[in-house]
Amino acid sequence: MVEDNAEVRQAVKVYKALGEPTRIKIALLLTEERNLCCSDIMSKLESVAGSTLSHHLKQLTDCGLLDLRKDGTYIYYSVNRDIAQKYAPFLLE
Amino acid sequence: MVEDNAEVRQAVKVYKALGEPTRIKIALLLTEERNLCCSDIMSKLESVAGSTLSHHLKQLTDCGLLDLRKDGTYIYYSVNRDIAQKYAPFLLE
DNA sequence: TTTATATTTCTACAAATATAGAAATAAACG
DNA sequence: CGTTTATTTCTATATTTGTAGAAATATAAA
Repeated sequence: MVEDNAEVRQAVKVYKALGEPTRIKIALLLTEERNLCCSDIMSKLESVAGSTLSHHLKQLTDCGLLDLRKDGTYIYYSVNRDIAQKYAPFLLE
Repeated sequence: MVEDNAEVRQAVKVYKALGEPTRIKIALLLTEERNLCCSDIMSKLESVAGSTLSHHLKQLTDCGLLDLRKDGTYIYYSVNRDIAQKYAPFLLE
């Protein structure tokens, strides 16, 4: 039978996060270049409001795909390579 | 820059398909056991209407993750291992 | 302390999605 | 042919989701 364990639930969250054009772009951006902050990402994407980006980044961090590091007013995001490797190594190619 | 090419668009479709509990269960079922038909799958999932299952199977085949083989009235589904390997090898573990 | 910058939360809304019943299609069987 | 079985399409509906403006929070800088 198919199990419904924590691993599968995380997989669903990761795939739900990546199954949206803006969010997969953010993930790809952050595999190319680590430690980008919210406003860096906003300037690299075209026409995305800050509140929208915040919402996307929350989903990507909540599922474990992105790590964050706070430094003053800035929050720097990076791809968690273990999670990416496990669920979506496609990102790392 | 982040490209928006056919590969990334397929990735979004595959991840959108897998980012839903019923569909990831279908994909996991079909990695455990190949060549299940619609009604086999329906009997292995709890309380999913045929029309709903049909809709889910369409998404999973449209993104390339499932292959199908028609035999009379039956349609047998299997996981496309190349696509799974590329985008979500987690399924094959 | 005032001002500017970075990010989040609140609120609202339009669009997308998951769901299933009913009808339609298609193939096999009596 | 008429019936049964397998699957899809149509239609409708409730829920989720992506979006952004405005307000709030937080830190830094002048």
